[in-house]
Amino acid sequence: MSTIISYVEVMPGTLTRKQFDAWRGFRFMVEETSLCVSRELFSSTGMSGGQFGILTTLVETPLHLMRQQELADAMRWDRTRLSHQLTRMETRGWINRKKGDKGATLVSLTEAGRQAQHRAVPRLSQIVKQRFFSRLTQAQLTTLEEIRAALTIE
Amino acid sequence: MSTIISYVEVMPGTLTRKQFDAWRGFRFMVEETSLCVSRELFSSTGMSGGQFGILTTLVETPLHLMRQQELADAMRWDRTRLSHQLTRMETRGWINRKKGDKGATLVSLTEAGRQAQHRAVPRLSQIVKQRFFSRLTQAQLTTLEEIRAALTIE
DNA sequence: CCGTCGGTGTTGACGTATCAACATGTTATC
DNA sequence: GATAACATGTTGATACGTCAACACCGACGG
Repeated sequence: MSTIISYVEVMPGTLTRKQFDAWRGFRFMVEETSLCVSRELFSSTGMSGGQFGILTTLVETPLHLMRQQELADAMRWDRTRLSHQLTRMETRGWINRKKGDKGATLVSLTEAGRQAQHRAVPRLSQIVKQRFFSRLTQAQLTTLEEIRAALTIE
Repeated sequence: MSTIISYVEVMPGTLTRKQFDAWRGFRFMVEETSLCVSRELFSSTGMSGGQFGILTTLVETPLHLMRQQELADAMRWDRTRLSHQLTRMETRGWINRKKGDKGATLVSLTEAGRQAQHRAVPRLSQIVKQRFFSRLTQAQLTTLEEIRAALTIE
C-alpha cells in the first residue's frame, strides 16, 4: 500500500512492521480507554483516576489507615508520585497524614474523602461499563486476564 | 456461577466486585507496559514515547511533512497537546513549523529529528520485545487485536 | 557511644496533559 | 463586501509524573 519500506523490516533485532503496528494498536487502545475513563471521571466528578484509586484502596482497608509505602505498593506507584498526590489530596481534605513509628507516615481517610469516593463510584461504574465491559465478550475478558498476568509478572 | 450475591452485584448501575477487579487489572497492565516502555525509552535515549511517535509518523510520511491537524489525527491527540509538544520538539531542533494555506501550519522533520528517531528505533524495539512480544502467544495477540478494535471503535 | 547504611518520606525542577480563553484564517450566506 | 459560523493553532493556569537531591529514622557493627 505504501511505497515506503521502513528499515525496521530488515534490521535484525528491530520490530517487524506487523509487530510495530500491533504495538501501536496497543498504545491506542490504552489511550482510548484507560485515559478516556480518567478524563470522563474527572470532568463529571472533579476527581482524577489516581485519586479515586487511592481513596478506594483506603476505603477497602480495615481502619482506613495505611503506611505510605503500603499504599504505594498497593497502587504500584513509587514513593515520590504518591507523596505529591497525597499533598494535593490533603489540601482537598480527603486524607490526613500522621507520623508513625520507624520513620513511616500513616495515611488515613477523612469523612470527606469517604463521601467523595462514595459519590464517585456510580459515575465510574457507568463510564467503565460503557467504555469497557459493554464492548467485550466473556471470552475476550478471560483472555485479557491471561494477557494481564503475562505482562505484569515481575 | 457463584451462589453468593454481594450487595454490589444487585445494585443497578455499579460494577460488581469481579468487574471492578477486572478493571483494576486492566489499569495495572496499562501502567506496567505502556508507561514502563515510555519510561525505559526515555531513560536510555532522552526521548519520550510521544516524541518517538511524532517523529516516527513524520518519518513514514512522504516528504516528511504534515499539517498539524493531520498529525494530531494520526496520533489521536488533540490540537493543544500536539502544539505544546511541538513547541518542545522545535526547541530541540527535531521539527520545523511553517505557515501553510487555509490557516494551517505545516510540520516538517529536520535531519536531526530523523537521526534521533533512527537511533531510538533499536532501543524501542528491544524494550517492546522484552516487555510485550516475548510474553504473549500468537493467539493472545490475535485476541488482543480484536479487543483493541472493540474498545477503540468510535 | 559513634558512624554508616538501608528504608522511608519530602522537595524542587522539569516535562507533560488538560481546560478555558484567545487569535486568526476560511467559508457561507446575505 | 459584511458578518456569522467554523476550523485551526496558541497561550496560560493547573494538575500530574519522573528524576535527583535531600532529610529523617532505626538498626547494626566498630
